[in-house]
Amino acid sequence: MPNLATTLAEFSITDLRKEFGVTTRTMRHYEEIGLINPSRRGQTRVYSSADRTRLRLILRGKRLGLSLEDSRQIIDMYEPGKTNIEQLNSLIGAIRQQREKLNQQLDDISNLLKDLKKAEADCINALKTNRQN
Amino acid sequence: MPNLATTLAEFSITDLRKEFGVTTRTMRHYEEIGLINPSRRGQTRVYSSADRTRLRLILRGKRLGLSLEDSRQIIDMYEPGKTNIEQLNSLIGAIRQQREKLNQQLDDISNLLKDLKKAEADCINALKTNRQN
DNA sequence: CAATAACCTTACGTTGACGTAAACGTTATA
DNA sequence: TATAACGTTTACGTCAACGTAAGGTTATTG
Repeated sequence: MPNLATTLAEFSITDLRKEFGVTTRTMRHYEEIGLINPSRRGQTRVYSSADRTRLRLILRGKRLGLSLEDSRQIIDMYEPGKTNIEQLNSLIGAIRQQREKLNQQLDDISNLLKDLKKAEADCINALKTNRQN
Repeated sequence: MPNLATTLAEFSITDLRKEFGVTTRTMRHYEEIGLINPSRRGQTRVYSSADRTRLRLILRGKRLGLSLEDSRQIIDMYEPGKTNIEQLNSLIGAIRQQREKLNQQLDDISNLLKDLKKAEADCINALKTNRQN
């Protein structure tokens, strides 16, 4: 589990935009919907390494096809302070759901990879055949 | 590679909707954008097993976070008749791109699964601790 | 010191992937 | 025979996830 508050560092919006290949609009959007909460120096956003980690997790989620709300849920799992037993149980439920979905994805991916490998082989074969004409 | 024309069978829109848990609107939408092309008996759509397979592939793509356009690309890879060398080469390129993306996903998933396992363990631990109070 | 760059807010626009409603035609069954 | 149950088209609505101006402030640099 990545710790959301590890090193002490500061990043500008441009730093992170360059590092992760997103637009500033995207980063402000994530803030608008409360996914990241950078502090401010005057009006200017100052991102901590915790913020950076959150962004990293959001983008990983996106690569997996998660919605931002899904990612919010998952990221919330990383935060402590869920002392309430009911909350803990519902959290475990959510975690298991996400894990099930991910296992389904693993299955899908391995199947799709198989298909693509075969497709590639077929292509290469067709090229060879073509060359013989 | 699944063959897109295997068994001879017919399905109504409701058959497939029930089997795959989608709405008829969704299926008509896939037809609107040319992802599936069922034949007609009068006005009524008649789906073949090839159509059914295409739907299955589309939905697998969706689970992986692919757009419908991505899925179209991949499904097109399954069709033969790409005799043109240029097409074959561009197809191989596309296949390799998709494979790279999928390998990235595999990596992401295994990391996320690790995180979630740890999160679950932490929760269970917290519950135990709580019980001792 | 002027200009360029980097930051900001507000707000309307866009795209993908359907949802939803209206209005209608066939077929099965009670 | 009427009333579901299934099928159809057309068309506007919606929601997420940003894109894209427009217009303004602050910081740096030639």
